[in-house]
Amino acid sequence: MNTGSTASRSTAGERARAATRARLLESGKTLFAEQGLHGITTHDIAAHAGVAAGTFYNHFNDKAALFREITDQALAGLTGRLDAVSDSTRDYRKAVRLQATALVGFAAENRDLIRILFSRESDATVVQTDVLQLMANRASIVRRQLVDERRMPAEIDPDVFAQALIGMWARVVAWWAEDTSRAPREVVIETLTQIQLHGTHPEPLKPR
Amino acid sequence: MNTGSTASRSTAGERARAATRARLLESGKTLFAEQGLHGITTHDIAAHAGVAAGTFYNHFNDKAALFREITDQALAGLTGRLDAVSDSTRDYRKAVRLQATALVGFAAENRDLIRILFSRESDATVVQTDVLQLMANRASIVRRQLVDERRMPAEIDPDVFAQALIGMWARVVAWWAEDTSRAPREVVIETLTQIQLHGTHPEPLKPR
Amino acid sequence: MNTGSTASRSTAGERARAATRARLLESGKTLFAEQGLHGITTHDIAAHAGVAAGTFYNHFNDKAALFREITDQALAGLTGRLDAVSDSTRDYRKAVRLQATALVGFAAENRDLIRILFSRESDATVVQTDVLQLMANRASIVRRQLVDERRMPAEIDPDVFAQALIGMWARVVAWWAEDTSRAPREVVIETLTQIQLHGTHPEPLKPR
Amino acid sequence: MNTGSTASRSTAGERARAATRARLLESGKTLFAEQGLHGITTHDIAAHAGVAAGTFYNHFNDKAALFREITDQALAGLTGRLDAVSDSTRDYRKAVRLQATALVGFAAENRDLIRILFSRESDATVVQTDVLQLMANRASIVRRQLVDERRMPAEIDPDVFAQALIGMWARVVAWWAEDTSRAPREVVIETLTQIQLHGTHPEPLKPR
DNA sequence: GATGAATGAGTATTCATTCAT
DNA sequence: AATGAATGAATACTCATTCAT
Repeated sequence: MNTGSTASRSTAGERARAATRARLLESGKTLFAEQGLHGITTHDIAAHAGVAAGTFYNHFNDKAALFREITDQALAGLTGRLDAVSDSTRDYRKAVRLQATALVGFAAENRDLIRILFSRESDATVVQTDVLQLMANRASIVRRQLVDERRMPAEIDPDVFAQALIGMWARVVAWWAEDTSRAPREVVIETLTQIQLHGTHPEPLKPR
Repeated sequence: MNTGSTASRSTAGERARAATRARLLESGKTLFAEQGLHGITTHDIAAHAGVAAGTFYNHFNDKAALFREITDQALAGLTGRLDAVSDSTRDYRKAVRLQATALVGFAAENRDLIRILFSRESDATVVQTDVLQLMANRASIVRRQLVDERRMPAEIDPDVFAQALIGMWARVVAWWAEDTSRAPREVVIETLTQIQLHGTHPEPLKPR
Repeated sequence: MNTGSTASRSTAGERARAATRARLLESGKTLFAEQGLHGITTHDIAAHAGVAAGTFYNHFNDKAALFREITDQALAGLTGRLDAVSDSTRDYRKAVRLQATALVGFAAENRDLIRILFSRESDATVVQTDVLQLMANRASIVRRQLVDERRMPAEIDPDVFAQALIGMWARVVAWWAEDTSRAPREVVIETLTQIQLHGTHPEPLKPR
Repeated sequence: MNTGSTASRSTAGERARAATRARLLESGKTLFAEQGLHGITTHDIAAHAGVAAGTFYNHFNDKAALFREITDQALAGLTGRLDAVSDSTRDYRKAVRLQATALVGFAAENRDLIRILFSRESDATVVQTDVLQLMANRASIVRRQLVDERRMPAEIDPDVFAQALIGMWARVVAWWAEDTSRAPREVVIETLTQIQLHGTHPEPLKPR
């Protein structure tokens, strides 16, 4: 019983297993982005990953589990990006631009994930956390800050505003991720920033 | 075989046929709104309409044809509403409010259609005319007008702006149609109007 | 709309449906008797019945449902036979012979059902009523009568006796149904009767 | 590579191998008793034995081989017990009681084996030696003896009697082994003995 | 035109078994 | 000898669609 060789053998197996799992995840991302959850079979994913059909189930309980893992990863990546910039400045105008930059950056690097997250099939029965609802909650924080600072006119309802904001983000980013040649990245960032800034007042509103 | 009675029988038959077709359409709207395209079978629709399974195919070529017909009708209804108000005034501020009113009104009266149009399953492979793209084209007209009138800052890209606008509309309206008690109708209208107006300048920008 | 022709059309469809269902049941009996629940696929049954694989599910929810229906029918037939003779006489010796006759008669006419009921696969998770337990309950009635009449020696425990009785019946009948040339029918009846009678006393035991 | 140490290593290896094999057998007994042949996978058995899935096939050709080995062992143990008492006395009444005692004793000590042998799944296609047939052969010996000694009435057919006897034994013992609190062990023994004895005459029948 | 029984291709999932390490 | 990842044939079940009545 050579400990060294035993360990390396074990590690080799683990590495192979992890690699197969990673290939399945990657194939899932690619194919789900193209065809959606219902348009793709587990056989498709296995074939795309270069493994037998049964191998899929050595790594995931079922098709929904793979889909959920992908969306969870996507969500974690996205929120991580946004969190990373949220505390970096107290200047509201800068903060808005940084958020837009982070969002667009994530979209550029994870076009498949964006298409999966913000497109049709993010079925509530499969995806545990509703992506847009989560982003709405994040938008609420922005919204409350604006209300506190009296930068948002009274006629704008906070809940409706949150939905509007995420609808805008999701649509723009999904549209751009489908074909990034539709607009230069900087233009997308700048436009998102400007729209949001113009929707608010540069100076606090005077009390009526 | 009296010719007169044959003619009247034929007319009665046509009426009955049209009624069956209408019931199938109505059932499709209701069920697709609840469960989406993939969650509903042709048997479900036929049963809900009170006809036999085979009858479905006397009226529609396949499931996608019914879905497409529903979305086409929805789209026609929606664009009809928007067209009806688009020429009624030259005051930009009033025009924006009228558009929002028309959109929200349509959503209130056609909650099922809104859920079908703006939710998950409006799969591009099934719905030939992409609803959102059509709305984007409409938004482009607004956008061009704004650009012409120099009411939109240069940093806002027209294409991106169009996507942002329809993303906002679709999300807000779908969110509200799911549960109209989430906000009073007037608040939704007012908020949509305000956001759009604040994204633009009340007076033309001065030339640089 | 001719009521007569409509009715006859409907009846023809119902007849066809009933015939298909009956063929599936019959095929199920034959094949389950040969191979057991696990040894037979729904495709096997459909093919044996001369219908497509999917047709199976137009008539039964799943494989277990067909199996259960068969066993329920078998049980109903068997208990019906036994009930029919149970009240016909108050003479215990005659009653025992009549029961044996009924049991063997049922076995002769329903060899497949006997093999299904008393053989391997009558899985408790599939068959709702445990056949042998049900027969044990029936045997309890006999047993109580015997105890009351003091025809059974004290050393024979009533519960154990009931199990022994049904074990005997089930085994003998299943063995004989597999190949009825193993013994003449009358010999089986007579032997079952004699064993049971000899296990009891012709006259009530004297009080100790 | 010291010859001595090589030899001792080899012996140690053999011991380890035997231990693994024994654990697999033990796990098979436990799990088959609980869930039957079809309800248990080779992975289940390997996991229960604390070895990898592939290890199973280092010791058994396939799942059926393990099952067969278990049933063969069970059968050997049971027949060994019965053989051990069969020659110990020439007193028929004592012999019957000793057989019952041996059978019930085996059941008490090997509840898993009894459940495997006498329950549903002892599929004839898997278990080569049919347990019940073997017991029937043993019963035949008893039967012939009784016939020779004229203690069995002519109406009782020897073959049917043999089936009845083993049906009784198997059912009673399986029923009791499932839950030994259902009756005291002595009561089971006594009842089996009494039933068998009452099926025969204490004194030889008079020639007709 | 309506009916509804039948169809059969499609799909997710299981599991006994193999084999490179 | 043990490992455990991979295999792929097998199988239950679904559902859009057809067609004889």
